[in-house]
Amino acid sequence: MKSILENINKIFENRVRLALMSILMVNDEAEFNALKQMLDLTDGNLAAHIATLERNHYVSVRKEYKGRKPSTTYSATPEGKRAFTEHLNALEKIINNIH
Amino acid sequence: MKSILENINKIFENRVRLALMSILMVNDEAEFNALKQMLDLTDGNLAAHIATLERNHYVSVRKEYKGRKPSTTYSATPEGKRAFTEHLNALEKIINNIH
DNA sequence: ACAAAGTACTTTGCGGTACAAAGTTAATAA
DNA sequence: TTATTAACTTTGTACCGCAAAGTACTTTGT
Repeated sequence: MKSILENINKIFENRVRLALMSILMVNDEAEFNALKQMLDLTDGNLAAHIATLERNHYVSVRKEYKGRKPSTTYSATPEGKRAFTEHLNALEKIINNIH
Repeated sequence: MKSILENINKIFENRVRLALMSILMVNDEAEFNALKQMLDLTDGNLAAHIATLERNHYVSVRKEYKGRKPSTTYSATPEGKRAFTEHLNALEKIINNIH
């Protein structure tokens, strides 16, 4: 009966990464500074959480110049989308179990 | 726009405590050993997580003798149920935002 | 030419968390 | 009396989250 925890993804237990992924599910891409402002994070903190998502291949990065300014854009990978969906399904089960 | 994280309860970010609360929402009470087996935890680990929930007044404890054996039974407090429901609502919002 | 500011990090350091394993207390059973 | 069970508490280790400071590179302002 530890099925309650099955499919709950450790990576997404953290609220910041949960938020990042949910933003990147709805928006195809998002820039570093936009995410930073949306979630009110220090840049170091944001960079660290993104790095965790990258390490797990849940997020991909694109670096470019927008005008004359460097810009880093993040996207959820197909693998990231799959993993996150599975996580949400696990949460949904818990919710349905109770409501 | 950090509303994504609003109402996400830090206490329930942890998978074990999430599971404990979801069990105690569905079952009025649960015994120490039952929870331990359900979630496949060491007793120290279970005790620690329950202690966290107790400290926050989300769970109450009842100690008694069942036959001749001591038995500790846990329940979600009204406050705990309220807090957990709010947390699930926050998760539900995230899910609905995406589906 | 030089200083200041912006972008996107990385590093540092601290306090907190998660966990297993071992130790503890108190009662019951053999 | 020794062992067992229940429910913890303590200990020790490893990891995590975060702010703040430092870094590298570029652009903008004077």
